[in-house]
Amino acid sequence: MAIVNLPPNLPPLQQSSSNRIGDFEFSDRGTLSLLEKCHDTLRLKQIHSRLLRTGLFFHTFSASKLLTAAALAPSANLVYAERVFDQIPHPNLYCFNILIRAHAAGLTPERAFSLFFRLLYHDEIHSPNNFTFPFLVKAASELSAFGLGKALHGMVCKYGLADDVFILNSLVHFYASCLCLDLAYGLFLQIPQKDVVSWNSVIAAFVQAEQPDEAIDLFERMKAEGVFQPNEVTMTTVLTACAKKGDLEYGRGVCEYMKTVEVEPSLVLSNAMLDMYIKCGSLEDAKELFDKMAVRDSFSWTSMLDGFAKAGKFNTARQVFDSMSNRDIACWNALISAYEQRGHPHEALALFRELQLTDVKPDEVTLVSTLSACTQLGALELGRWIHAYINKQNLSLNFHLTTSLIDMYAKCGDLTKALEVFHAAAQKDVCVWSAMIAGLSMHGQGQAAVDLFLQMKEAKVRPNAVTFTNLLCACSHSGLVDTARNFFTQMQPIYGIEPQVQHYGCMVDLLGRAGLLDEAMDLIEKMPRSSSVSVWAALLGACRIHGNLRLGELACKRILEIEPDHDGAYVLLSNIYAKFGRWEDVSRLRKLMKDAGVEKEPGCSSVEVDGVVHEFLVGDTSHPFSDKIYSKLAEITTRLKSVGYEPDSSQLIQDVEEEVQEQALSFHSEKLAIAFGLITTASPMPIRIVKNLRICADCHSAAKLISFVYDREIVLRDRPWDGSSTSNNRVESEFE
DNA sequence: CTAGGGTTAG
Repeated sequence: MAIVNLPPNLPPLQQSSSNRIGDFEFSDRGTLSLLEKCHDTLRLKQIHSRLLRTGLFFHTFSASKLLTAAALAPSANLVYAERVFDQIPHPNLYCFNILIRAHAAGLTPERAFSLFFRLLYHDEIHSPNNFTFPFLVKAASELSAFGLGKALHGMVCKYGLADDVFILNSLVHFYASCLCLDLAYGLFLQIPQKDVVSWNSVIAAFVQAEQPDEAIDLFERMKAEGVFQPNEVTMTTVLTACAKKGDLEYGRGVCEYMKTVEVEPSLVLSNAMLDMYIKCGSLEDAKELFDKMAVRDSFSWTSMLDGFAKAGKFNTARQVFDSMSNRDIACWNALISAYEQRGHPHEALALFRELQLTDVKPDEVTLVSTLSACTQLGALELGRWIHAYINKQNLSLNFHLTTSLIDMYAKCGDLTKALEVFHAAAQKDVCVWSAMIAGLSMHGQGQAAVDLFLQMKEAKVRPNAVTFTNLLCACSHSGLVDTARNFFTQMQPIYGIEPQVQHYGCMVDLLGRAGLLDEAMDLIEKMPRSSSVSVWAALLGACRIHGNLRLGELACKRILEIEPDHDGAYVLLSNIYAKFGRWEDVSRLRKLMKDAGVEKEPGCSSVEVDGVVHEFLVGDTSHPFSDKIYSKLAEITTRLKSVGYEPDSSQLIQDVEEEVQEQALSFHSEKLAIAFGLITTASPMPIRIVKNLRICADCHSAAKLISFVYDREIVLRDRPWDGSSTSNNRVESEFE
């Protein structure tokens, strides 16, 4: 029998095994057994050619062996597997199933269906069997193709396979992956002979649907019925539920329970335990477990890294990160997102730049986090760059990315671009709509925001609590009092959303701005749960605008009862006193503040020039251009005065000489940033400022005048009334 | 000779 001719430059087939090509016995059986050990396409092709020469390929059984090896090898080349399949003279159902399975698990699940249609119209086979359906259903899950899965379910019934527990379990998983929890649960109840996988599937369905309580209830029911012993997968799923719930006590109980039922903690299970401990806030438990683990993989390391980073222990997190040998995108994301979410956007961007020097590719999670960091900094240039990068890499704009882009453009002051992204989005979920409503709102286009909400209704997208926060906020900024009252009263009865603190806050803000302070106060008293700082802060803000001392004092008192070191409350009340010229109260408040050890958070404004973010504090002289900035400021003051500008001293929190007052006001951080912007950029480039605190009324009016006098567009973003941070879910800040 | 359920980052 002839020896297979290996090209001379190829390495030997299996260096370490006894089946080396040299001493291999080329019986038919040997060739087939060789297939099982063969994982790369080149080797398979050699065996393929041998099978053709010996004629063995024309026995469907042997050919199907080759097909299996080609289709199911890790990192399988499905193009080759398809070619093998096409050459098989009489492929049987097994061959179809194998290739359908491979496609379902691969990168192109839709091909599983092309193959399925070939099967249905095949001359000899026609009918799928009990093996075919789980693969197809898996492919439908991967594609989140509800219609396809539903049709498969129908076919399952027609083929009389509706009591096959394997198929039904896969359908439970499918309905859950399409977020049809009711269908998934209903089907589970109908499974005649449930097994442990049925339970695991339905528990996982509730976990995926963010209903961990129900998942845990089901687990308890499973235990109580006592028919099936929970296995490793059950425990992994239940631990995920504990993690989502943040219930450390129950999670610990689950870990104890695992010992009693002798479920051995595998690597996956240990990782789930680690994740549970981290998510429930016990770094100690996590560390203890991590140290005990005999085997750790990138999941384990990333969980620990995530734990340290989320706890704000960035040095330790960075040490873990640096000590990891194989950094996949997940661990980069863990660190970047922690930086971004815990108020270190500069560090997040620095790490993103570091990532770009490696050959690890950013994914959509990376870009969402990075965009959010840009948003926080007002770094529009970098944000634009990331948008271009997404297009260049042909990354699909999913809901998360679309939302982040809209949020970034809107908050960085480019409403036109935000609208462009919004309208270009083929699919829009509730987050995308809500972000756009917030975007219009923060640019003062309240009526447009309301109109968009109505369009959203027409598009049959269900609003959530965030949508309403943004909508009410929009009404507030545009003074649409009646509209807001209507939406607010409709929330529960029509949309089934119980108004929460932030909705009351919006309403108080809205009524307060409109001067309806008593109605605002009524609303606060009618709140079902005890009022919060944010609601009183909204009222206090309104009291400052309308100079209501009595309610202002009350609001300040309430705020300090809940949060004694709330610097904003002191400052706002002090502004009201200053408005009335009651400087003795201003200094009394100042002393009170000092005695209570409360410090005013320093105001900080930033402006992006040529992709670099420059930051300024009040009276800051640290910038290299400092001299130029201050002479520009002097010039600005002169020019403003010539058009009738008068500094507004009620914005100060201490009584000082008039001249010093003016100076103190003119050195506010936002003015420094504007001056710097005027020096370093030219018309028609807009100047975009981001301020960490609420902008003061003096800077607000000054900025408007500067914009007019210097004929420059100035976009100024400041902090919203409730101090909420900027994030995708809470896009509620505003421009003024 | 084939099958279903599980762990990280938003």
